[in-house]
Amino acid sequence: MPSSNTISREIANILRDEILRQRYRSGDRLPSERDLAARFDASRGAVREALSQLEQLGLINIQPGGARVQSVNSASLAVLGPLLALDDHPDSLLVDQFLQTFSVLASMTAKNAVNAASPDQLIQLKELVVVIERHCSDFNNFEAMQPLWRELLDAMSTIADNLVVRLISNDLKTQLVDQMMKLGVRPDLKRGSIDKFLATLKVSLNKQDGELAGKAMQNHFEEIRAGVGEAIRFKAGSLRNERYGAA
Amino acid sequence: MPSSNTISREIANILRDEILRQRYRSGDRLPSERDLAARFDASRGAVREALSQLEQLGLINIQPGGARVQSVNSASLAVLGPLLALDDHPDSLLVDQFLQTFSVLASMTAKNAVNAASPDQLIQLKELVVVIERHCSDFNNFEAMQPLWRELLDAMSTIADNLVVRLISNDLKTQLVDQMMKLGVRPDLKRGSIDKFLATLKVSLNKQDGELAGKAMQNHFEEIRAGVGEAIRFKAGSLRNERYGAA
DNA sequence: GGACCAAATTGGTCCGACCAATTTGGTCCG
DNA sequence: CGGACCAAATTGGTCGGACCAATTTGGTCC
Repeated sequence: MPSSNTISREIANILRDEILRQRYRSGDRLPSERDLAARFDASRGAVREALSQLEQLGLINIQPGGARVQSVNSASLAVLGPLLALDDHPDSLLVDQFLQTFSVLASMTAKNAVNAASPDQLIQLKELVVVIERHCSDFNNFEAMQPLWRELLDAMSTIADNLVVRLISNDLKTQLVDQMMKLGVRPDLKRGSIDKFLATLKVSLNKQDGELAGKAMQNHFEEIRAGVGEAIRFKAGSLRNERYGAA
Repeated sequence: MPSSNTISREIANILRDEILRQRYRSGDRLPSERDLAARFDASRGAVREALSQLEQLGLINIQPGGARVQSVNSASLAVLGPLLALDDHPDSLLVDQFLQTFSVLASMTAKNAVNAASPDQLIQLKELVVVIERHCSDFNNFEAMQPLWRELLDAMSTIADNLVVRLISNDLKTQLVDQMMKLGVRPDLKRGSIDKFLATLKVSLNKQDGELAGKAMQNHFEEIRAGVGEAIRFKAGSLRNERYGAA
């Protein structure tokens, strides 16, 4: 979404990743703007724009005398995407934490959405669930299903209309799910579990029982979480084998 | 925390608030960098740094041909603080959404913290609770209590050690709580309710029952939420009276 | 009314310069 | 040897002017 390939963005991205990779550690002083400009063969202005962005991310603290690297723990949520995208072996702990967090937020959203939905919106949600059910039984293609799931979550998010959650999602959603799919990490969910989730969701929609919808969502994410954990451990294992095998 | 009073930051802050106040609406084209430079009597470089920050916030989209304002709904979480700090009459809906969101995250944190705590950490948490209990019975001074509550939450957050939640908190915590206190919005909590919460918390710590701690935290925030809603409505009422009275 | 083209506008980048604050390094004194 | 102190070098903050490529704009022509 940040779109254009400006030099300042490139510099910012490179430095961001280097900081996240701990090439510069917390408390370290970044090279001077003039040195960075020389390193990237760019003007000081471009470097300053890049640093300006990194400061907005909470990754560095610019002060007369030098820019200092800050702890990742004190950065903005927007670094999470880049942080997970660093390597081709996703940090399983971080992914787990993300899923757990996303789980409670999605659960809350589902609950509020179902409770607050108008009759029309309830119908809309039901139709979405039906579509997903059909495509799900046709073929278990995770990639193809993804847009539908996202559509359902988006619809719920729109109905629940919680700006805070929406902003959080902005900094998470796209980057992470896409990233995980790119890495080929996908949970191996039992068909029965998905069906059960969808069924419960339909019941909650029919009874307009937000509490039930929230519970169902939470359970569903709990299973995704377990599945993803499994998938990552497996992938890590095969990666290790590849590397050791090549060496 | 962004510290220094640079011109570019000032410009960024002014433009940010103007965008959040809808002086520039979503889709609108921002004045050109040269015009903005003239308006703020600054150099183009300073303006560019400011715009660079606003783009990082997700508030604008810079492209050759002009910078366009984006919907607040698609911005970064970091705009929430400034958004709530805009006026002296906090948006009750937004505050409510924030508290609800914070509630589920705090609940999750409490649950995980209690479950994952080492014996030493359990003792530490218990001591914190005891301290709070004492100060709470001495005098019901909300402002004075605030640091203690925050210490407790911080301790739990550290123990739970969920980076995602931590990053979210970075973009929320300080700004919002401080802001609400500055505006004199404080919930009118029943003494009994707080005592009950602390008691339940102690039980959960003794039994190392994370589930219980999470429940207690959720209940507590539910009451805060109700209390804050009340306080804001009251404040809005008196504000309205002041204004109408003066006119 | 729509297609088309040229001029004006706009963002992206660079260079060189100056100031104020910090950092640095050396000196001097106890 | 160690600490206080001072001057020079470094660093960030800001400015002005300049050039390019891409977009936008406005008028012309069919």
